[in-house]
Amino acid sequence: MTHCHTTLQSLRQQGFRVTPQREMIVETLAHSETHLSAEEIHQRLQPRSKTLNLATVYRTLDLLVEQGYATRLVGKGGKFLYATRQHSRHLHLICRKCGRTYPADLKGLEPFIAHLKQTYGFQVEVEHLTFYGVCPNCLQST
Amino acid sequence: MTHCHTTLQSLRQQGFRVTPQREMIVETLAHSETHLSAEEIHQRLQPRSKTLNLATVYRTLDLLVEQGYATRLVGKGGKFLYATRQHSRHLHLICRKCGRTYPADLKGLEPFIAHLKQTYGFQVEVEHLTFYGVCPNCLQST
DNA sequence: AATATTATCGCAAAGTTTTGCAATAACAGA
DNA sequence: TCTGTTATTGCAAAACTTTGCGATAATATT
Ligand SMILES: [Mn+2]
Ligand SMILES: [Mn+2]
Ligand SMILES: [Zn+2]
Ligand SMILES: [Zn+2]
Repeated sequence: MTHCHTTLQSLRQQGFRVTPQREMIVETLAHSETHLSAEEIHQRLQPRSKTLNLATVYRTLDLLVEQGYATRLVGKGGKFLYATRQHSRHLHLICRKCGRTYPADLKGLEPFIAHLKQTYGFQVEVEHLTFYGVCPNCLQST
Repeated sequence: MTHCHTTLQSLRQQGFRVTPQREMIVETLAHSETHLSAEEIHQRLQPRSKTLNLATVYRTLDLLVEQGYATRLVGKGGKFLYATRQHSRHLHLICRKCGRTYPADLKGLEPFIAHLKQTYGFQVEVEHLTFYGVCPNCLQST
């Protein structure tokens, strides 16, 4: 059973309706290797559905993020990008200077996450964490 | 010497021009206890300058974030909020369900940040980190 | 103080994301 | 399978953010 099917089933169990639009959007995001913008998802689905509206894409992505099935990150230029949780656990290191995203390992962070849960009762989403900073290239070229 | 003065001086040293608009905006952000949107900053400055343009506020905030003097975060509803680094070091825990922001202590995270620097050469901005997840209230009421 | 250079500004337009509303379709129950 | 309820959709408008361009003003130089 693929990831998109489990997501759709879970949504249905939570009382949300599974529409063709949601199916297409979830599938597209789940099968993508990279982060996608709402516009990109909409374009990729154009051949399959001429009537799918961009607002529906945004609303579905909001739902997925809200329910924890996807993550929203801020790409270069302030545009939002989305990714599924399917995407194996990793850390994003995003450079403030050049905007590039570097994947990194979460190893070593777990104790701190556990501490936050104990101290504040807050359950951190660890699947797609993002840290901002300056990358090796840009550190050098300053 | 207040924080806004040092920021303006540093900007000048970096070759950026210090304009009345930039002075006002930096001052407003530095003196604010809370995170502000571009629109809020613009409104607060309306009495002082009738002609200050919202686009200038956005461009100045972009500059401040790019140069590391401010942080941009995504508020509820997808609107951007800004804060200075003045704002003492802390972690933001933002709840996916209710959108509330909880401040938390960074204590215990330093070793991991150091590890990222060693392993990837990436210098994480630790002044205003944000983790997403689910807050105690919302965990309970599920 | 006057001048030259060019970064920054205001404005208007474009691009991106959210929202209100009436029509539609998903799904629970008969 | 048919019916009723209401969550979801498409569309259009609003809200938010970025960008191009000519005019202006900040800084360096004389
Ligand atoms: Mn990723
Ligand atoms: Mn803060
Ligand atoms: Zn970089
Ligand atoms: Zn919450």
